[in-house]
Amino acid sequence: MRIGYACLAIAVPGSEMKSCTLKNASPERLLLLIEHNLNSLQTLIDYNICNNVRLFRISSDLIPFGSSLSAELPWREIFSEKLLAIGQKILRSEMRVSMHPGQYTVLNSPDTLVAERGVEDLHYHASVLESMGLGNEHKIILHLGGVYGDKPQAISRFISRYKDLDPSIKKRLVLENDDRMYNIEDVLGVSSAVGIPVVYDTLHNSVNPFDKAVDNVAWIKACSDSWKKDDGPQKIHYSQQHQGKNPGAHSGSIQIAPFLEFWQQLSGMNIDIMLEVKDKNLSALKCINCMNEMSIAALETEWARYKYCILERSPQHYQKIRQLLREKGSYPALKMYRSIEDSFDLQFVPGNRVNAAQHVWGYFKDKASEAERRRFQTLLQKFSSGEAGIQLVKNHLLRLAEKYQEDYLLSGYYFYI
DNA sequence: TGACGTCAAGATCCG
DNA sequence: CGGATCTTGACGTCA
Repeated sequence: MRIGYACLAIAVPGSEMKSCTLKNASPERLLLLIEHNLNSLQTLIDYNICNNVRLFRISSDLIPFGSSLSAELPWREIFSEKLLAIGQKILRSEMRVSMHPGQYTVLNSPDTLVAERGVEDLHYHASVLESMGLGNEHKIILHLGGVYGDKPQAISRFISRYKDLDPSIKKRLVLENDDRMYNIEDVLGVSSAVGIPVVYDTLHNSVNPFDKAVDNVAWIKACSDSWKKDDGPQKIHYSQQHQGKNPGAHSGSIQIAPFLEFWQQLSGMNIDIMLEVKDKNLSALKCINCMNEMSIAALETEWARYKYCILERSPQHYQKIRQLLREKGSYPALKMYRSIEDSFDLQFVPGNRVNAAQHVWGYFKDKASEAERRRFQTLLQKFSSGEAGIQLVKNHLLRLAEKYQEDYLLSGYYFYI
């Protein structure tokens, strides 16, 4: 049972993906971007290993214009060492990775040019995983595509295009139910016709169900046979509805209580769960730390990252969590994360935000220049009087943290949420 | 033709 | 001029 997150991480310095627009894309520029992004990916993989994350989706933006412009570039050869080194880290840590072309990669389009571009895109994704030396269990997740007014025909077009795919793509391809056109029953039908594993997406199913009376666990069991031995363990996508947004919109964070309830229903099954959520690694670590009894040190590390976020929301919750962590023999993961969630539901009190900003300023007050001190005071004053948002203050503090290399602050969440 | 979703680049505005 | 904020880009389908 592995838990993972998609594509990018919050508060992991040096892990950002870069890109450019089509009109600025020269071969030289693309190669520089690719090199940068591979270094970022390595940073992310290292972060995952250190934080017990063993499931991860690699961003399709790794190679900008990977299926078009960059397909002409010899990036696999130029960066072969780096690619293999990343692959080795993944394999040695027993991490499982995947890739997920977006909703715009459509294999079953009536427009053959669109479908051909889709195939090119799948080639690109497969070649990333191949270049790292990763086996078939490192999957590429795809949606069925459009309907075009005739679902059976659209499905049969998918099937015939699938059959023509290169084996290097086929061996990795996995189908997912989507939130609009193809429900889980549709996808299972295609799966049994051509033998593709199925990723069941819980939120997509709740938005676009085949049968509301069939619950998540039943669908997960229904999908399990589509995973053959060399596909690796069955995978699913789990996310929660963003309250107040469109049905299907991912929540900002995974609420731990409903997640644990869901997870407990899966006991005895070996399932990898990809979380789709805005706060990415934060929710993944939350779930991982609550599912397994780690050392209390793991919670202290988490607390160190959250503390100024909590302080600016609620000094009461801040104190309460500090108390929790004083019990050295205990493992109060659930209580800690519940408290964190509770504090995030509160309305901000400006005085608390000022207080937290001053705590963070404490890291710089002895080394900052006079100009930096004045700027901090001015920005804080402007925030207090309502002339400026808190992000101006935070950004100034972030610049200082970068300048004076306060890694402790940089790997905390305060600047980013 | 806009909405959908996603993220950062690029453009523009501001002091 | 640097930094903050707004707009665009890149993809395809559907209403």
